[in-house]
Amino acid sequence: MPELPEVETVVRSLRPQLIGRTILVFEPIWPKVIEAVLLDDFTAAVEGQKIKDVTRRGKFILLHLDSVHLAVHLRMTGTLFITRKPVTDFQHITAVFHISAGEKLFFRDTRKFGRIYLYRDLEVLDRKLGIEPLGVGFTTEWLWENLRIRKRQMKALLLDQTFLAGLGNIYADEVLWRAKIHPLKLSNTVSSTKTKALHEAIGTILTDAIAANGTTIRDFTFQDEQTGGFNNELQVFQKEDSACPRCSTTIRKIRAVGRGTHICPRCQRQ
DNA sequence: CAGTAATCCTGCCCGC
DNA sequence: TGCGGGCAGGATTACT
Ligand SMILES: [Zn+2]
Repeated sequence: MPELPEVETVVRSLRPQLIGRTILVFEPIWPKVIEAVLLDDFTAAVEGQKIKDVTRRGKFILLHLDSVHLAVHLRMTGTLFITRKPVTDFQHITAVFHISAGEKLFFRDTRKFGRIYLYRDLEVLDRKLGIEPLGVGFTTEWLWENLRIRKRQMKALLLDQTFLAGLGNIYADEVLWRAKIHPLKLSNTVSSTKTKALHEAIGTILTDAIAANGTTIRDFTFQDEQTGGFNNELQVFQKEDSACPRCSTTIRKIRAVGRGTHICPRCQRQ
């Protein structure tokens, strides 16, 4: 499940390989990969355009072209990669960008939830997304004020991309455990001490995960099948039935906010 | 406003 | 062994 650290890892890997290249041909293997734009319009808008930069916003990979922007969302099982090796199994390839210098950029996605969006004005996407957790505006004060004025279950709020852009199921569980907050705790009842701890947890865990090239739970790879190194540093995610690293209580897997959720029942009280 | 559930899609796990 | 049913999961949408 690519979240902010995994997407950042992909962007850092692709940026030097893509900047300055031109998209020659767009090949939609599975046309529904294009969202909210007619395929012909998409193809016409993209072909012949030069890639000026590759950046990240939330969990989106942004390809900045001459006159439009592409936003790629990997969802659960998507991977975006360049390879010179011949690809023979196209069962899970949803799109191919043929770029200059004979290279090909592949979008592979077993679950087919991933999408490519076209934006003429990036502001439209930017407005929909919440604050960047590693941006300068994300402070303890900002978090305190914004938890206080809402009455939301904490895990739901952390997963809400219009509130905070970038966390998914793995890192939401990890930061809540680190800050000792129960996932169903209402945001307006979180103490200032725990708000401070949560802010610290988000910054530290995301930064460490990026440094480790992310977490590979299932399909996540970058740069020719390399996997993330943060798996070894997970404390609670998929650790049900093992001991809490902090207090040795057995980690439990519960259902919260409609998703599998891992908690220490002792460290994280409601 | 907040929460729940259906939707999309397919590999995988479980039970018989 | 093989088959079928059901589940998981990010984001959006429709309800309550
Ligand atoms: Zn504990």
